[in-house]
Amino acid sequence: MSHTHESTITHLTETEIEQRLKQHGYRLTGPRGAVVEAVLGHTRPFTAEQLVAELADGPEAIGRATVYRTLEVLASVDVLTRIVSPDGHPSYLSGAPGHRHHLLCELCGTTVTFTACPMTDLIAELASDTHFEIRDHTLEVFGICPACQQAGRV
Amino acid sequence: MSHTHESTITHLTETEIEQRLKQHGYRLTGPRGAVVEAVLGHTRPFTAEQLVAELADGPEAIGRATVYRTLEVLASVDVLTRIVSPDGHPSYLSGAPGHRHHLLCELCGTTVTFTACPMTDLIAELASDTHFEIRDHTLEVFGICPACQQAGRV
DNA sequence: AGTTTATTGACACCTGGTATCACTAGTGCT
DNA sequence: AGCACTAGTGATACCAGGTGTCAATAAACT
Repeated sequence: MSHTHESTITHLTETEIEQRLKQHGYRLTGPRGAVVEAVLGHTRPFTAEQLVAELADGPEAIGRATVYRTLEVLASVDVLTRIVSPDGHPSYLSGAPGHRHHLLCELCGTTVTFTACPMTDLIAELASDTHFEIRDHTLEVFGICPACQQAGRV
Repeated sequence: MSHTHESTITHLTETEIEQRLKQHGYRLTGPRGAVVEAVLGHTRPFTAEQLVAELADGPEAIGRATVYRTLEVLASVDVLTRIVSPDGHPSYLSGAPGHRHHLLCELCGTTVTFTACPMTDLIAELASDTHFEIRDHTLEVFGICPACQQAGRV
């Protein structure tokens, strides 16, 4: 059996998310609902601009600023995780952050979330060697998923 | 004794760097020399825009595009490493990449390079669990260095 | 010296994201 | 239900960081 503890992303429903927003003192508005719905429509990582585009077409025509603000809110409420790829482009994943890392397919975006973090020992060691107070780390893994390998998209 | 194998960054001289550029088929131009010199002046991480600003003042007035292009060239020739912080802002470190990771002070930029990478086992495990072909990973550590802690800048 | 080709830099442009601010609409109160 | 209060909205302008274009320039090779 594996030690990676792959985790299925806990899939929240729209109402659960809206509950959570309320609990944190956020209002439940039309535009916000539309953003939540759009976010739930994605199982793969998406960028803020993608969402802006989708929602600009939609019936409600949500503004750019609102989309960005809502993404921030959703991330702060643990409905979304924001990750940054090595080339510096941020994208969002639905699912709570917490201590989690991701394995992403560079071609199709398929994402596997895992909770095993090999950093604990290293961090302790670095801290005792350097006397840094360690606060954060990045760790994301990139590769090609089996489907893309088979499809010869490599 | 530590297992982190902290490494001093191999400091190349200007001529060594220019040798290396030549070996890779790049020409040795005035502006390029100026960028190299400016890069060597930094022991801490710096951004492309910082360098642009520095060099705009200088006697030679190097253009923005040239600075960006040269940084790319220097990174491709292993004179610089480009790292991206969790907030998505890229910066450059002088020193070859290779398999290296960094511990950066969030306040003053002091950087410790280490070669111990705890990823090897995890990668093998992830690969066998998911059948991804793993190609890349990010791993950078952030914290507060002892000097900044003492200075109470925390 | 002359030719070739990489390199330069001014400039316009682009993308992703943020600040402003008058307006709108949830929410709680009565 | 009506009202007041404040969070939230979105148009717009703006910003930073970075890229594409292209005529002019300068290495390098003969």
